[in-house]
Amino acid sequence: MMIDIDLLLAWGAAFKKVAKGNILFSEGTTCSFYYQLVSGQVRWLNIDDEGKEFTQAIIEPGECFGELPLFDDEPYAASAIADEESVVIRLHKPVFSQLLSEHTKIHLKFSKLLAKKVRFKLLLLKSLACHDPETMISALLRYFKKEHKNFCCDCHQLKLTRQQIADMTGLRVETVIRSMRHMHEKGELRITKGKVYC
Amino acid sequence: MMIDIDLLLAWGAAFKKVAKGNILFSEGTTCSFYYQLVSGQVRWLNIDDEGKEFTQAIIEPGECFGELPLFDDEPYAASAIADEESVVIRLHKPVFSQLLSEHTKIHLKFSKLLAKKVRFKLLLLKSLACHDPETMISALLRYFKKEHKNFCCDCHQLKLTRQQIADMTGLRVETVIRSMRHMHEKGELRITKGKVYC
DNA sequence: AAGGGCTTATGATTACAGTCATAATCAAAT
DNA sequence: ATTTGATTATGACTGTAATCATAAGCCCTT
Repeated sequence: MMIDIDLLLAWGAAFKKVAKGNILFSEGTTCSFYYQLVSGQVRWLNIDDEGKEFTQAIIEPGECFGELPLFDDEPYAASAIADEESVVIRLHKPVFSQLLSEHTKIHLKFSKLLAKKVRFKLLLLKSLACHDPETMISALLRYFKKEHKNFCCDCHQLKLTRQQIADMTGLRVETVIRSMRHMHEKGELRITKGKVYC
Repeated sequence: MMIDIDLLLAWGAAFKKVAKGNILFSEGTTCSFYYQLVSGQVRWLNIDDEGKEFTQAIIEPGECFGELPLFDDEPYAASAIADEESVVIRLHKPVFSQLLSEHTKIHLKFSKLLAKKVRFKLLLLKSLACHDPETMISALLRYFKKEHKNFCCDCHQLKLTRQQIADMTGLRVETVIRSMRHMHEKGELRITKGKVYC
C-alpha cells in the first residue's frame, strides 16, 4: 500500500533521510506523521524489558508503516528502526486525515490494508498457539510466498535469515535452524548451501 | 463498533435468530453479509485439523463480526459460532459497501475498529512470543480491563473461565489455572472461591 | 434431591524447545 | 589479504509447559 508520491508532495509531504540503525519513532510515543518508505529497509518491532526484540513487520520500499495511530489515535504500538540507510516520505497527521476524507478510494485502500494486517496477525497467532515450531514456520513461509514477500520471484529463494524468522515468531535461532532442517528432510522445502528454497 | 439498527433496517438489513451451537459462517468460505450481534453471544474461532479450538474473539451484543472479508474480499479467516441463542442483524455485502461509501463517518469508525484489532493481535503476539504464561495472561487481562470487556464493571470480577482464557492464548487449562494461582500468590490478582478479581 | 457436566484444583510424568557451548562457513569492512 | 561479525550447524543439558490422572466444588436440568 502506498500513496502516489506526487500526491503526497502536493499535500506538503517531505522526504527524510535516515541513517542505518536510527529510530524513526518509538513504541508508546505520540504519532505526528504518516510514513511511507521510499528506499532502504525499515523494521517495525517491539523490544521487551530484557531487550529481546520481536519483529512485527519488515517494511520494504513502497509500503507505509506506523499507520495504526493515524486511525485510532493511540500511541505507537511498536518502534520503527532503519535497518539500512533509508529514505522515507512523511506527511503531517492532520493533513493525512484531510487527504483521506477527500479521497475515498485511498481511504478504502487503507481499510483493505488494515484488514489484511488483522488477517496476517490472526494467522500467526493461531499458528503460534499450536506450539509446533514447524507449523508456525510453515504458515509464515506460505504467507510470504503467497504475498510475494521476502522471496526471490525468479529463483524461489527465501530472503530471510533464520534469525529474522526467529525474531518474527518468538522461536530461538537454533529451533528455527533445526525445524527447517527437519522440513528439508521431510521434503517440505529445500536447503542448499544454507540457502532456503520453496 | 456498531451501526445504528434503524439505519441498517432502512438499508434492507434483516434480523436472524440463531440457536445455541449453530454456525453463522465457516473459515474459508465466501462472505456475503455484514453481521452485527443484537443479543446473545458469538465466538469467532479457528479449528485446526485435530479439532483444537483457538478463540480469536468473543463477540458481545452491539459488536460487529466477520468484517474482514468486507474490506479485503478474501474468504472468512475464522468461523463464527453462537455460544448462546443469539439474534444477529445482517446486511448484504454490496449494500454494506454502498452504505460505507455514502457515510464517511461510519467508514472512519470501521478503520478505527480495524486499527484497534491489529493493535490487539500485535499485543497478543508479542506476549505469546515471550513464552511466559503469566506475562501472556497478564497482558490479556490488562487489555480486557482497559477495554471494559469481560469484566464486571462494578465488582471487577473476571467473566471468563480458565478454559476460555486457555482457548484465547493457546495455553492449556492446567497451565492457566496454575499461572493464575501463582499470580494470586504474588498479589497480581485475587482469587476467592475460584472467582478472579483484578 | 439427584444426577451430570463444567470448572477449579493438584500431583506425577514426559516431551520438547530453550539454553549453553563450540565450530565451520560466509560476507562485509578495513 | 585479513580481521570481524553474522549465519548456519550440531551436540549436551535443563527447565517448563503439556499431558494424564484424579478429585472436589459448583451450577444447571429434570
